[in-house]
Amino acid sequence: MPTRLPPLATLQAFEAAVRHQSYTRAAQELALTHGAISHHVSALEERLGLRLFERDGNRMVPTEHGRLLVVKVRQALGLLERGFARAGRDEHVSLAVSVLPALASRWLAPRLPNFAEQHPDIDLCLDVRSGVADLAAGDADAAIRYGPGGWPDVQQVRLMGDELLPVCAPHYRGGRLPASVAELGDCTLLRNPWVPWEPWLHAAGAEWREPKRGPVCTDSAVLLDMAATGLGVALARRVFDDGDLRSGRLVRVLDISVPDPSSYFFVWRADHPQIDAIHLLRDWLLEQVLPTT
Amino acid sequence: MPTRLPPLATLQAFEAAVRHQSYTRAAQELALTHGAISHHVSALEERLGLRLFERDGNRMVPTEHGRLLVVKVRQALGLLERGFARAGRDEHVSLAVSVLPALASRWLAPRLPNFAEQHPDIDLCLDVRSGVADLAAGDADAAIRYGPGGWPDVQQVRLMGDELLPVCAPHYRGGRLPASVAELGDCTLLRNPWVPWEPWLHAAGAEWREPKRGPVCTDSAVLLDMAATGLGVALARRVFDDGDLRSGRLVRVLDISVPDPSSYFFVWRADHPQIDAIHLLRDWLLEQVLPTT
DNA sequence: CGCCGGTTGTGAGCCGAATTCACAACCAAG
DNA sequence: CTTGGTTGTGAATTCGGCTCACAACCGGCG
Repeated sequence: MPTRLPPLATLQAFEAAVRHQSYTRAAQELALTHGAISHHVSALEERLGLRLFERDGNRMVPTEHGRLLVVKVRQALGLLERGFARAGRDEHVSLAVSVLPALASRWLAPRLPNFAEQHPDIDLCLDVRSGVADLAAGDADAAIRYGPGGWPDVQQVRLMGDELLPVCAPHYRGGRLPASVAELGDCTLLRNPWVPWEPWLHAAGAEWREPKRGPVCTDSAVLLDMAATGLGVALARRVFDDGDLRSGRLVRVLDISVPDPSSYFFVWRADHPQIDAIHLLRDWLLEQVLPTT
Repeated sequence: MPTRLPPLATLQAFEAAVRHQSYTRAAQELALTHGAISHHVSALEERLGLRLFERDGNRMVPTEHGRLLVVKVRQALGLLERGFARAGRDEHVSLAVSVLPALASRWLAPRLPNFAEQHPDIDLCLDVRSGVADLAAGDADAAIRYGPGGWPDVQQVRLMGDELLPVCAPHYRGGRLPASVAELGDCTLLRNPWVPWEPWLHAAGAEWREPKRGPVCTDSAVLLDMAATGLGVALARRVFDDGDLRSGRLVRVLDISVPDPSSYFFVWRADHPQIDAIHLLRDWLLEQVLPTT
């Protein structure tokens, strides 16, 4: 399996040849003879089983295959050149990212090692807060926000939507878990003011409304902890309760779920001085989220 | 100039060594001896003047520099491997992009050759229309929209904001161009229903309001053509009149400009089957726009 | 047409670099 | 301390890239 890749010199020769549309000029640039370029290109063509150039008079014009290939080659060479030019200088970048507590602990934290590995030159500083960080004021360099989207003055992409479903501790009420929506009315509904029960109750066909009293917590993770102690039934998002469901700390109640009308968004400002790092973070987040869509 | 890059075999050896944290295992993977790996790594270290590995017992653990470097190397190698694996198969992708007429002709069209060169595997199909394409209905794969942002159910990034400033033909009114806001009141104001004069008039301190009569055109490019014929004064966006101003076909009137409250946005759907190509298009658009911010 | 300055294709041979080999040094664990 | 593992290193070998020289080809021009 070793080196099924052509040598670098070959790639550089190919790239220069495409750029100049001429072997001799490419050879001049690389301080070689035209013969070297010719050998390189024919070696490449033989290896791929494809013609990469066609003669047009005394110009060498790349074929379709050649044009497709040279893009990747150029990107790779550029990456290497930049990588080696910068090697030695440590150009660490620090990004302050505002994140909601629940998402930070249950979703982001376990994935951070992966980020650190893929982007060792970016130090993330998680600014965990319940409120909304004002990016314009410099509260943070970027943020993950929860809501309907459409914030003014910032760039934004939706990271993930979710489903809402009720969960509680398996030993809640001595194990006599509610089996119907009506029974659920006798339970303590744990509430998060940002995640109302209304849409779910409506979808489940409940004839009663969300109670105005009882335990309230503004943080979803803590709300789940409360549910796990047997305090009541919480309306949970999949992202957060996945681990708890698997470990048996929590169980689903009834099998009705509704799409969460709110989503998580990554937001940033286009004029940020370290926009490159922010884009890398954005793309990484989108990758993490890809399976979920 | 030539090959200031280390040979590919060296990079592969380095990468494998980082991955295995062991020269001998890296050597096994590449079907080489440990000596080869050792030589490769020390050649790299000497070339860079940096230590890339440190011994930890009988493990070789990469230094900070090593970890930073290996990221670029991995990306580059990955790019090449994928590039060469796919070479030959033509995996062309076609994207239908809905664009407003003015933007398509004055801004996007002249940049398309650049896109074609950078992404020869993506065929753009410009769906030029004045209305809003419904991405969910499959009207297009992505779109560039003009407005305040915050559309539901789509991903979006702001491409560019702009300034609004009045322009007219240099020979308008026989060359007696309006020199004050009051004088502008005697001129014919060409109107685009999507780009009201109000904010500009307000900023300029006009004591009169936008006329309800006179020429109207829903397309900014055509509106500028109308102004160029001497029909009246148009409220133009920089993106569009730049060329006209340089060529002298149009001149600025008064030197007051206001930020355009609307912007151009690139919008797409995260669940699109060709999301990779869409991301490439998005990133390319953002690059085009970078100087403008 | 036929020459000329330009290009690319090709095979032989040279030279340098990548790899191996063999041995020394070192480490961790028994 | 020995044993089985690792890495460092210099010399020998092998392999591949490059040049060189010549043939083939193209476009233009007299």
